[in-house]
Amino acid sequence: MAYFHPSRPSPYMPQRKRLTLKDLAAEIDVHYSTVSRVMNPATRHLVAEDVAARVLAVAEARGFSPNRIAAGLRTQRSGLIGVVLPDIANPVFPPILAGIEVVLAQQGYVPIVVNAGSDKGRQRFVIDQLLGRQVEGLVLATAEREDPVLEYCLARHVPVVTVNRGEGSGSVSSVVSDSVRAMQLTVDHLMELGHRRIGHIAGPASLSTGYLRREGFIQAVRRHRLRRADWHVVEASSYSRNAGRVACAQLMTVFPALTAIAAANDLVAMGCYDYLREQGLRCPDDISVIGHNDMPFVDALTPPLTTIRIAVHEMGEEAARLLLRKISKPASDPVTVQLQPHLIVRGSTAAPRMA
Amino acid sequence: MAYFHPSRPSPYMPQRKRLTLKDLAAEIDVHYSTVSRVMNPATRHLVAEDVAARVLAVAEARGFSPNRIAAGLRTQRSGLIGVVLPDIANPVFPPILAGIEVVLAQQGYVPIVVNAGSDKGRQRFVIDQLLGRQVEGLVLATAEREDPVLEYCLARHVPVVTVNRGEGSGSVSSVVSDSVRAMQLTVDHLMELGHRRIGHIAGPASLSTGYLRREGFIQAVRRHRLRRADWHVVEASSYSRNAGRVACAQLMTVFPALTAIAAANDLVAMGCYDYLREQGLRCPDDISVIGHNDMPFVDALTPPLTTIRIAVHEMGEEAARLLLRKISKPASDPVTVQLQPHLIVRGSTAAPRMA
DNA sequence: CTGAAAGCGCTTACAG
DNA sequence: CTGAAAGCGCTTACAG
Repeated sequence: MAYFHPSRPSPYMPQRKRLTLKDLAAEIDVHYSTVSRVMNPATRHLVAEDVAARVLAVAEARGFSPNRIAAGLRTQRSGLIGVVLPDIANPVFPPILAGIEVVLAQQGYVPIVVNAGSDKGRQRFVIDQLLGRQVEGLVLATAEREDPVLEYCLARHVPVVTVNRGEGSGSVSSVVSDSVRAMQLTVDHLMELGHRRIGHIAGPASLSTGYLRREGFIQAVRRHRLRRADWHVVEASSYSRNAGRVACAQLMTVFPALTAIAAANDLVAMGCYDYLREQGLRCPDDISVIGHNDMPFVDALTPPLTTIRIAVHEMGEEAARLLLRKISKPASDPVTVQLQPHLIVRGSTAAPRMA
Repeated sequence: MAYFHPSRPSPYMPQRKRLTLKDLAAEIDVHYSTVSRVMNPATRHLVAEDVAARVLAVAEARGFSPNRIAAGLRTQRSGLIGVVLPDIANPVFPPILAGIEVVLAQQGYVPIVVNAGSDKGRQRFVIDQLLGRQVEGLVLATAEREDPVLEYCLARHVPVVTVNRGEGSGSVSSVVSDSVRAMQLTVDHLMELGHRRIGHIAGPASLSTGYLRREGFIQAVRRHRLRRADWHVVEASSYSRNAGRVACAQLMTVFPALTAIAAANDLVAMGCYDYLREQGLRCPDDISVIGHNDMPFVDALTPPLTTIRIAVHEMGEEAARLLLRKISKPASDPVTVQLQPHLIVRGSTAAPRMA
């Protein structure tokens, strides 16, 4: 296993040497510990007002700000949080990230974001790097229902929270959107429009979202007393447009009588659009399609996609809050926060054609 | 001005105390400087092979990795790069970020990403935070043609590179897509289809992209010898869908005879779609529209958007490379790297209706 | 090849 | 209210 090491110190001066407490202290003719006390608002009151004012003035003039790394070494708090993403190009993540960042910034923390893909070995490697950089906690958007990486973090006693996706054991805090409720909304909407033969393209069952949306779908169709022959589930190999296209083809083959498709997410729904268009079928005239997530710009598709809006920004905020709480109270129990999803009705769902 | 300070040390143990060189050394019964030499591949050869092997084995078993923060303090290299984004929700940035991260990771660096909006004061604040955290350099995606923040960075001798957007002075390295060339491609394409009355919705002139795409447009229509009455430019107030809609309305009012619109980016082009639809006009039948950037999923719009693809991921990679070079050779001159854009013809452009 | 020592820039008990 | 000192966890000249 490879550890990272800083390369040997550079033979040049990378930039004008940054000012230190000592430099400033020399200039003002006080001890540098006094400067330190002034620079920190929490200890500023320990210093005489006029001295503090002088220090502040010089600091401002010289553009001095204390070295947080050195401070972190001393205080054992880096102020760094690691954020591990499976794929930052997936449009769900940027707003989650933005939410995380806002809350962290309020507490003087800053995120280190890494794109780790979905390989567990790589994720673990990346987490080791992050730990080597003394992150105080981790937000994982990569969680699976059974996740060795999560266990690894637990074993190392790193504060962790999972975002968007949950895990099975209940031993780590999670912030997720309520998938079961979302599928209830989805199926209710479709039934209300008059659909009685409904297909679901599920996400991977290894992910909580894939698993729970499927469970929610099944619960919902049962609650509506649909006969077993009148609903069907097919699993997409991944949350992608192409996997959605493939799964849609499969679903239509095994269940040609369906009039509506509930897709596990918007990317999958876009794959359905692709397949239907290829087949010369029209949405919603021939088949209704409903997505999940309300990704940016799905309202600009033709037809505009009916979908489930999840509270992405809040999800990030809440995850950051939970993590910060865990960091300050390590004994606190893991909690799962479920955010409420909303149905957004647009043009891709309509009453089924009369048979 | 507020500086951030770590809060007082927590009264609890945030997690099982992390191992240090000394802990490990005690366990193996060697001096901790020996462990240090072994942990760093570059100095490992200084240690006897059998000792090194023993150290490595124990390190592996105990999951030890050295504290990069402490090392950074000693070596004066944090291994941190600040990345300042105007808005991470804009789909151009995630792939740029991914490109940056890949190259940084190869050199053992890690990015700290901050969403700074477009307010210059806030950007400066955020940069101060980043400098306090000892970032070794900055990638700015927030540059304007005349940018006080850039001057601030220059004055502080921080290695900086600008990505996606350039600046006017030529005193900092930039990686951008060739906007002038892109507009040449755009106008060529439209002319080839037979359009002879073309409008351009420009981006804000304060941004290099807005300015240069407009310049490129004007050069291109002149090269094609379009008379002054046969082209027109309107400036959108921002790179957004709504600003595009508003600007489109304005353009169509002042230049109702146009048959094609070259939009400064895809968001603006989507705003054109919105406006045309409102007016009952059809694209491309009544009006052709061409975008810029080739954002994800614009191929799924109706009609699929003809646009200019820019090399986003490479832009990020190249920016990181340039910055790393500047860090290792501070005296190196600023360079501007222009990446070549490509025309992607889809369904939103067609021959104009015969008048 | 290995150890002992100095020092990176801070914070914070401890004196005075 | 201010200073002097110790120490956070490393790296690396310097001895031996």
